[in-house]
Amino acid sequence: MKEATIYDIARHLGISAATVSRALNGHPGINAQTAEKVNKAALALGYQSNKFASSLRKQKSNTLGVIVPRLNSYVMSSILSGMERVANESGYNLIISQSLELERKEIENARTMFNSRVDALLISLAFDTETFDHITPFIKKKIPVVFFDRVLDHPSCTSVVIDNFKDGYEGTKHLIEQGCKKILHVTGSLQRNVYKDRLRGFEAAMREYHLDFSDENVIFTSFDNDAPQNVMEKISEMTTPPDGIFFTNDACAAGTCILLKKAGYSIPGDIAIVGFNNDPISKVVEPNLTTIHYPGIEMGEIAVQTIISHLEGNLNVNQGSTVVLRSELVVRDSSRRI
Amino acid sequence: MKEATIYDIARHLGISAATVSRALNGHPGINAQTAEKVNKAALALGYQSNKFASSLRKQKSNTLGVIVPRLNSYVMSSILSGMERVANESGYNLIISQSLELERKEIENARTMFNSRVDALLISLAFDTETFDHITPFIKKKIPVVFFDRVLDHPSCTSVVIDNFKDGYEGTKHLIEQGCKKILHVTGSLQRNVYKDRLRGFEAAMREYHLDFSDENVIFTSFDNDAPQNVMEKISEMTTPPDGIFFTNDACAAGTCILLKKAGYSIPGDIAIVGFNNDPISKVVEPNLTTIHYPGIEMGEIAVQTIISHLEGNLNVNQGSTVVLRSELVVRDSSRRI
DNA sequence: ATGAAAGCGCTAACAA
DNA sequence: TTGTTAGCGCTTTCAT
Repeated sequence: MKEATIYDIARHLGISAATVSRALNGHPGINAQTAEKVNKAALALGYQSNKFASSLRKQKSNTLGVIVPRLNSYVMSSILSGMERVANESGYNLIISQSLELERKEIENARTMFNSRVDALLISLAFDTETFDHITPFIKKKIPVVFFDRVLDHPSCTSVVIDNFKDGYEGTKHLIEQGCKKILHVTGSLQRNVYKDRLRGFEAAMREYHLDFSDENVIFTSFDNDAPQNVMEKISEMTTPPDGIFFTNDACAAGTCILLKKAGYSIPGDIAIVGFNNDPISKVVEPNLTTIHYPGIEMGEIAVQTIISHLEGNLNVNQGSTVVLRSELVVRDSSRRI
Repeated sequence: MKEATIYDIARHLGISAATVSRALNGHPGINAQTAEKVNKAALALGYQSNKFASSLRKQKSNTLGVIVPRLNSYVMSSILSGMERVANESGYNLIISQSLELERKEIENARTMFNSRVDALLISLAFDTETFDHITPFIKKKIPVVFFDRVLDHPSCTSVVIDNFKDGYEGTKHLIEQGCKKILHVTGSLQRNVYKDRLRGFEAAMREYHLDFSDENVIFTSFDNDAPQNVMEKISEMTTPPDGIFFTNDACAAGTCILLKKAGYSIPGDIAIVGFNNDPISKVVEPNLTTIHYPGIEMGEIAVQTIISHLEGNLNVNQGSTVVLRSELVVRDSSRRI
């Protein structure tokens, strides 16, 4: 059975294909009755618009490309969920791919997105991405690019982020206020703003309160499954253990928390702990984790809204601007000493 | 700047567009030197193949459509991660959309996928989906459909699942072996095989061991955020509390576990608990949750592999067949009494 | 091994 | 308000 085309509808009704096309697309200046007839006929013939033809003609795919480090993390899947909801509502499709934290794969994915002619690109960078070259083709071709979460400062790209410096600062300040003197910061690649800025916030708070701050205070990890184990080893190598730890990831914080308790530390008594993300896991581990609430769903929604309003010409957000979402400290028992 | 097309390359080299197209696609029977020249010129001109034109002509999009209930759940994001990896490796794009557990939205999404001319559809059903009508168009048009996780038995669709009956049976049997007599089963919509089969397994074990089984033993929930609270209320309304609970979802199990402890129950002493999925949360809640390991990533990989080999004509898997992945009971402290 | 030519289905500029 | 017409860029049949 051949697919019905607008020509079939046109022939069927004795009108032109152009009129059919216009009617189907709700063009203004088309006779209401004609429109009605066309829609009926379309239904009767089981007509389905051919996106390829339309995209080829319009040079527009109604598809947004999304590149994330991983699909299956709490924050990322929340962001994607928000993105999908808004995109779907606005009639856009989402092509999603993951870099698995590898620059190599991120570059490859970007190329695929480019070839797939996505109308816009939404991207959160891999751990080790250094180059910007894979983004340049989009900019050159004026395809809007929005960075979210793990961003890069570029004059022609919008970013959607939280205030990582503030959060790093506040989490640390909170620990200090609870009486911690020797605080550890467990974080990811400084290549990425999220970790770099949180560390800057950490340092700022430490210095403000005249506490020792040096490389010794920072542990780097890739947040894989062995991360808690590795953190424990580093701690046991220290002459005096810390009395506070600020993790930039709840899952790692929770895992380490369990190991610390097993090793005989009381939490928050001996070591107070702060995590990051407000992952559901933070409300399950005992004691419940003090953490920074990360507005993932919202971030996804805003990122897509921004890019769509850009695509549709409502330039209420300038290129190169940054949207900073509200994030905040949620105090729970893992750090409450007073 | 205009995009370079195969015509530009053709003109540039004084050959025909047809030859360029063939060279670019690695057609057999093209002069090796010609091919080389073409590839060089393509690179030099910054040529990017136009997928719309190609898809329009070939009636094939190299895109797989995926519909899931939600993007942001542990199992689903794991499955999607596996799918993306394999699809990406094989040169396919993934268009992902979520039904948010609504049949209405699932139908809408299916239509979008259909119009987007996906080469195949991968779908896991919403809580309340009853109709099959939104799938029929794909079958009629011979677009392969693979169901995963929440499936539907249909002669022309492949399914990828775990043995939910077995898991329901084994989880229950385990509780019985630990001495439980009055066991509750907390589960989702019986519309869906995953819950229906687990319940059947539950019932089978209960009957096998001559324990009371009736509607009283089953609590239904949509597994939203209030689920643990609701379960607690149901329990407190009971004249005698249960001594074992089998949840078909770890997050809900963990949440309820916390509430139970707060209410003074000892776990597993008073109430033994088994969850489902082997969500990371199961290793954090105290006591650690006995659960059923769900091979999410693997399921995603297999589902996409199956569909791609189907698309490429390697029909090593028959239509209508079912792939059952290995899942298994993981015993931890939440149920260990002996 | 290569070329000529037709057409996939749609949209938009222009004309009426 | 509607129709005519010319492509969008690619693949493929048929011919050479």
